[in-house]
Amino acid sequence: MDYLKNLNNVQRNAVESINGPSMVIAGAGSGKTRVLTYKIAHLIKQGINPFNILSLTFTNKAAREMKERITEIIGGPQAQNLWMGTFHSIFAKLLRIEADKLGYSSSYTIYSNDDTKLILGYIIKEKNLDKDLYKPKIIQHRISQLKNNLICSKDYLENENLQQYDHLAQRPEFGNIFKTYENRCFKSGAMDFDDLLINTHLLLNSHPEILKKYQHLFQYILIDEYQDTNHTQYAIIQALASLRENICVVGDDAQSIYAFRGADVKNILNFNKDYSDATIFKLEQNYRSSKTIVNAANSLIKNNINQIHKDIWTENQNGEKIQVLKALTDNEEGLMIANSIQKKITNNQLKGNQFAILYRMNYQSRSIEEALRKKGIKYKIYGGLSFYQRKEVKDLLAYLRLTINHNDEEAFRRIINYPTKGIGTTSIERLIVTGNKNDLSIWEVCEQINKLETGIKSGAKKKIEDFIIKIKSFASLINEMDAHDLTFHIAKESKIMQELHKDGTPEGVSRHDNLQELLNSIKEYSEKFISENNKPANISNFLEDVALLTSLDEKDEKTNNHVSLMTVHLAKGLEFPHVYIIGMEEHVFPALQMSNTKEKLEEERRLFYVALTRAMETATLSLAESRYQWGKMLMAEPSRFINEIDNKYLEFKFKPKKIHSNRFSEKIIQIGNPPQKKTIPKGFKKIKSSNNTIKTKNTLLFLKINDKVSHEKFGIGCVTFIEGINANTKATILFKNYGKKKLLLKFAKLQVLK
DNA sequence: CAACCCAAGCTTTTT
DNA sequence: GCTTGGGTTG
Repeated sequence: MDYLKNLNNVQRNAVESINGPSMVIAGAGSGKTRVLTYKIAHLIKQGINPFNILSLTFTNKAAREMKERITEIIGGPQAQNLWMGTFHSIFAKLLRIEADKLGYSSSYTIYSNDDTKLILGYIIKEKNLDKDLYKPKIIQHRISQLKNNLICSKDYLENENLQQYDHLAQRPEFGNIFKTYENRCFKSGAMDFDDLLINTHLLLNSHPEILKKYQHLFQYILIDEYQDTNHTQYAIIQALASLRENICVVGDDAQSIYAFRGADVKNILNFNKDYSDATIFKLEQNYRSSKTIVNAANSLIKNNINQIHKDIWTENQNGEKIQVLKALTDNEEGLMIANSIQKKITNNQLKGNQFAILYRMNYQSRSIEEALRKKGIKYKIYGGLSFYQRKEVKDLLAYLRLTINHNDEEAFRRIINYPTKGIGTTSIERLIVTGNKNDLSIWEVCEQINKLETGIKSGAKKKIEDFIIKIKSFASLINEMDAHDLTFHIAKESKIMQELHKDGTPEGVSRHDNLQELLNSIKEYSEKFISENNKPANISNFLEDVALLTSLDEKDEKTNNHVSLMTVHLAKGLEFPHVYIIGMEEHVFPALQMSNTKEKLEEERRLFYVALTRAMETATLSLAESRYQWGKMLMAEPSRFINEIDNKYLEFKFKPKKIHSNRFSEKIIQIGNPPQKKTIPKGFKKIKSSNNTIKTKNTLLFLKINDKVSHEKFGIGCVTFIEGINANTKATILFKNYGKKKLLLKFAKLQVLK
């Protein structure tokens, strides 16, 4: 029981509360992960079989680290047997076991977002729909939104209220696309990310004996980051936990930042209603951050109305004030940050890995990268385009996928004519049409190509048959060769390697290298697999794991001395001694699309709260006065969030002039406290990028709702709505004598009346 | 099927 | 602004 001494009272009580429902509301840095790890270790110590514990984490990396930590605490290898991982990976595993109950093969493919978008694109094209109205991205989001609420196409087509939304959006064919997409995924033996959840739910709800089986298997259920679960996840958990109610959820409503992908904070807010005898523990002592950071974050989050009350406090030192830096442009913001980091590294003998630079949007990394490269500071970008999203990698993986699952449409279409085999678009189209007509997958059409009326010429037919034979020959080797050797074989036989080798351009060489790296990582995977499972890994094993990898799971550099660059979303759950949050501007953070409703703005504020509370010793905020966007230089206003932090925790440092050289750029002149008045979110002004002169300076772009204005023709009116950005800002104005008018501010000659 | 041209999207966050 | 992908042409 010695290990329990490492916990404070509340933590210890939470850990020892084993039976019945419990909820741990854990403030940032309060030892949430510690409670979870110790609780699981404690369960195992109490004699619970790890096979009977289901522990759902937010990332696979978190699961891996937690397992290691548990192994340390209990001093044995039992943690290996825990059901621990993300919702998606655990239920993907469960679905592989039970696939046949849903009419799937256990080697079903998992479609990534990119795969889904491609398939939707195909469907939209086949149906001859307007591609501007039916954008795959929008359709995908809508489908995902519905699926997250357990609504399938059948439910959708029976519910007029749901359809009305899409009719209003000028997309009456949406339901049709939804249904076709569902059907195509099924025919392809594929599930997308949402399917992994809804199919699990379907499995449990339509097969009482299976539900029972897993209710008995998962005797103890623990869920991390409960505030970020969606309705489907909630429903799955409720089904699984209903027998024993040994459920422990951990989370922080103040850190709920995934509503955009269906997370429902009500899950955590209503937990004590769902389980009326739940014990609730509140972890309020922060062990991570300085007093300044804890208090600043508290003062910020106070601006949100909907939340569980918490008093987060710390015994840590006061620490330095939060610095606010300002640069003229985004590029100079990068230089400023790089300088600041270099200064701290040399002055305080720090290492690069004690720093993180966090931003709202991926594209912001660009200017920072350039600056860090110039300064020779090592860095690593997490997220963005991952290795497995690269075209050449996807191409080779598509060969593996088709080898495992012949029906995989996305894989088939990706490689049927790559490298070119003389199978043209007409032939491919005919295959698809025939498939749709006979409700067959493309592969099935190919297999029966001589029996079906496809209209494909005999020359092309022969080539298609050759392709089918080749893939079948790969498939016959699945259990003969291990993952690495077979992939190597396929890379060679498919002529992909040859194709890239032929292409002497730098891009071609880099693609070739990437495939080499893919082969290396499969080699590594195979070696690890054989040591853990005492049998060789086949490509099927590899593919199962690869689909659910995230950017955080990719292996770290060996030097391990780099500054980390990532989005705030990715930084959740992490901590760094020194944190820089960049782009603290209206329309960036909070993001433009998140500024128009109270709910969205509150989520954005929670996101900033997450960013701030990653910092242990120092936090630095930075902003630029103007920023390059869509090839144009746009003026920016400071983020409202800066002003929401109690001023006494901030130290404003502004740069007076443009930096001319790196040598002098470290000089930062303090100009005292900032203006006290609260800044109101304002629009960007458009300025010319070449010489910084203002091109269209129209103060009326600052118009806000309820402003009284005067128009030379329409007279006096009141602003009721504002839309569009920059030069396209439009305002709806209710005029006393002329009624409602929508005006483009660029042209309307308006005067603001005070 | 390669070469070329033009439009459009990019820039919200991710399992 | 720059890249990408779709479409057309020879």
